[in-house]
Amino acid sequence: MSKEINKTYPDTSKSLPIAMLRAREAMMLSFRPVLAKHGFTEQQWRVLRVLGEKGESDAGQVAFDACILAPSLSRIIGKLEKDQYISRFVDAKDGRRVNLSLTNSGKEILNKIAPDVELIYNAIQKRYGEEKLSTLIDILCEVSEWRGR
Amino acid sequence: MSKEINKTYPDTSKSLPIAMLRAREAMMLSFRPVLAKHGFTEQQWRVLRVLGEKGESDAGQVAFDACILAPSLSRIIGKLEKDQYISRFVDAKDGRRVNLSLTNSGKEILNKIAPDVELIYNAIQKRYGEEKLSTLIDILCEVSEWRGR
DNA sequence: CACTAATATTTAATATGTTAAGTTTTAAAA
DNA sequence: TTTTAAAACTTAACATATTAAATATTAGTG
Repeated sequence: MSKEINKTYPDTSKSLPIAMLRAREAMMLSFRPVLAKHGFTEQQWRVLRVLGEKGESDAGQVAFDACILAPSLSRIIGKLEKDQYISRFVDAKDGRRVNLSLTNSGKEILNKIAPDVELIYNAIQKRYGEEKLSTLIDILCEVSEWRGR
Repeated sequence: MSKEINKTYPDTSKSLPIAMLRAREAMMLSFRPVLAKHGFTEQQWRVLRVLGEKGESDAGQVAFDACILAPSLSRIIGKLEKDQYISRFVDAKDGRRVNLSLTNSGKEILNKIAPDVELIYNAIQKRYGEEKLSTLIDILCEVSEWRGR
């Protein structure tokens, strides 16, 4: 068997997963320092934002909304709770579920950081145009429906 | 100061970084099991593919091409070298640089796994159409140029 | 009701992500 | 040439990602 590389396989530059990773990383290079300045990671920030939008929500839903796997979320909410940004309490009707919500402290920090994040997002939107970014999000949402084969 | 959430901030569902994360994750859910069956992580796989395309390449370039930060790459190539899939040697002209290349073993496993990965990618392409995915990659590449503000 | 399967979350183990600091080697400046 | 910066990796420390296994609770069955 030949040990040479088969050049008919697509270049990594054409790989969708890598293209998404690159594009995302380019943006996060702008966002992360802003979050870091307030002592949050991007994942912690996603949890705060999701809870800010949904109000009270169970862990499974937050994991889905913030695109974080359950095991990671367990640790993240452990820290956010310790730092008093969120409250965690077992659901009254289903003892398996854990409900989460922002504390006042969590709401405050959310409202404090959000404008800074908005500034960056607006700059991105200005640079590439709403239409193009809207097209991008639409296609991304479609592809997100992909469920194996 | 009000502690209520300001609902004028955009929904997480409209967040580009999250949309990219979701779409990417949807695809990786198909790809990862194939790689895992051969004992590789997605990052290790990206390194193998990049080296397969470029042949010999220095660590910095591989890090860029595979979209992996230098510290992570150091560990990854440490393992890939231990497992004899790649060779690592200091550049003769610049003692700071580390050159990497696939071993025969690395080339073999690359050619063995690539077809399985291709099958999945073809299924995705068939599902969404080349044109749409091509549009997606184009916009992603544009956005990848974003460099702060 | 006892038993089994399914859910929701957490723990554990290993790998990678992220930032900062440390090494070694080159390049540039004084 | 000696000194300083810069460059390319590596290490270290902490946070997250991924998969599997463990826990606890609820739903379904016989």
